Amino acid sequence: MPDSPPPPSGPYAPLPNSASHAPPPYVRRLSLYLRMLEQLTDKGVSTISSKQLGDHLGLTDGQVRKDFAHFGQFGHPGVGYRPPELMRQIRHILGIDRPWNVILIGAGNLGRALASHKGFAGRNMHLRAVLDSDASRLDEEISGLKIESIDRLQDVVAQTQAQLAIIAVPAIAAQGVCDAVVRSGIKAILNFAPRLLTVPCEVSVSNVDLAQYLEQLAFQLHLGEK
Amino acid sequence: MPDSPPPPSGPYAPLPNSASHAPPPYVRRLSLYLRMLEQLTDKGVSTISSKQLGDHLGLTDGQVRKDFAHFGQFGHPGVGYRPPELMRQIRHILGIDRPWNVILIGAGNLGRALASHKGFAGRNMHLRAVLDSDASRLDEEISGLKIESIDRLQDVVAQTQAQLAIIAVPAIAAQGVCDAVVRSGIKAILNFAPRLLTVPCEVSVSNVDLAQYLEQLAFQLHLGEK
DNA sequence: ACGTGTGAAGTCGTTCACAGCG
DNA sequence: CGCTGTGAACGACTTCACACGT
Repeated sequence: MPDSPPPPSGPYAPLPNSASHAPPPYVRRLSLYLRMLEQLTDKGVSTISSKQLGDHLGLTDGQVRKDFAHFGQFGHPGVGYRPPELMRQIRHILGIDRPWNVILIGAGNLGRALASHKGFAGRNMHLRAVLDSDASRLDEEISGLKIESIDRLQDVVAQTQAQLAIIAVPAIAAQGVCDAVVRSGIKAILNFAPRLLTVPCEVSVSNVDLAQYLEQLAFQLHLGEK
Repeated sequence: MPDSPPPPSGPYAPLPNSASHAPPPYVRRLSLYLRMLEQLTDKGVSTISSKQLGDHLGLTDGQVRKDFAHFGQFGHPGVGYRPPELMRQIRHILGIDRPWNVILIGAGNLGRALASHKGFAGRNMHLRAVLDSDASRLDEEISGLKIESIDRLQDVVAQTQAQLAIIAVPAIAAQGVCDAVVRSGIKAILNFAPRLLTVPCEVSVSNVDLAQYLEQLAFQLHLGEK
């Protein structure tokens, strides 16, 4: 099932100034709260206290309140927080109350898995194109999108108005692809290649390194053993 | 190409006591240093200063030295650090100088992509089994491993001596699978399902939520705009 | 001279405890 | 009375600056 029609980019509602200098941990936890609120809403919860929310996530009630209070007043004294309202606020702060256009580079195993991932749309993330360097894969279809040549990157970015790129190519190719993506004007990259990318400081990169997660877990086990 | 023969579990070299109460940020950065050192080694670098290493990773030289110093004395005054030596030390601290056995649950698109991911072996992470609940997928082969029924979880964990589990099942099934994994005695879980898992406190969980990464990047863009 | 290891100072984030509102 | 919002106290991580080793 293809995405909804491509959204125009343009002016959107502004953010409370507080968001500009929000501590990174606060912003990271907003995503966490949002996910948990979605799950609680599925269960039919209509009101939730900072204590309850915190218990589910391993945080103290005070911390939950501090996090929200930094961005505004979203709660109701004596009552708690109302999930629909709170979720709307969080989505607004994170900037996902408006659509974002995403392109995917790399149509290997991982790329295909990412392309077919449900759940991007629910966060207003819309996959607009899939690119690959392997000529034998061109014109194949992945979740409704024809695979395009990596050489067409500039055109594709212009046509799709993409703001985010996902890199899912082999490690050896990652930096080259990254450089091309940066040249295309994209300012945010999600990198799945097991390689640390070098980018100009105005570009945001998030590295998802699978081995790294296992490593960190191994360390935990390692400690717990003695 | 299948993994090397299953390693025995048993006693391994101990960790400096300092590692037990290491600040979590220090431990996370060890993985980062390791990845960067691998890349630098590929380029033939034989010695590196805290300044150079920090510049590559966006950290100050002081911080790099503090991080390493917490775990021991790995540097050479007037010279810098020697990558092979330093990497050996980091691998030891993280506990990846010994093999770990991993099982994968979920043989969908993402599961297959993860199973075929090169680069686990280089971190001493060895995939020993793939399980799925879909009967139609049983006995299929994924990177040399026959898919087993999820019902055989307990047996598989016992036979493979698995210490880590990767969950790559649909969101709706994730908590159920997680509970079964916990019952099997596994103490570390890497979760790719877009769902926050509830586990007993002695179990470590790491959630890799794809939408969450895009969200955080969207926030960065959102800010940079105005 | 160059670069590490390290206490001391500073900054940032978390916890606490309570005032105030529903 | 329950629960939020918030300043003040606390603790944790980072930065700084310098002594020491090569």
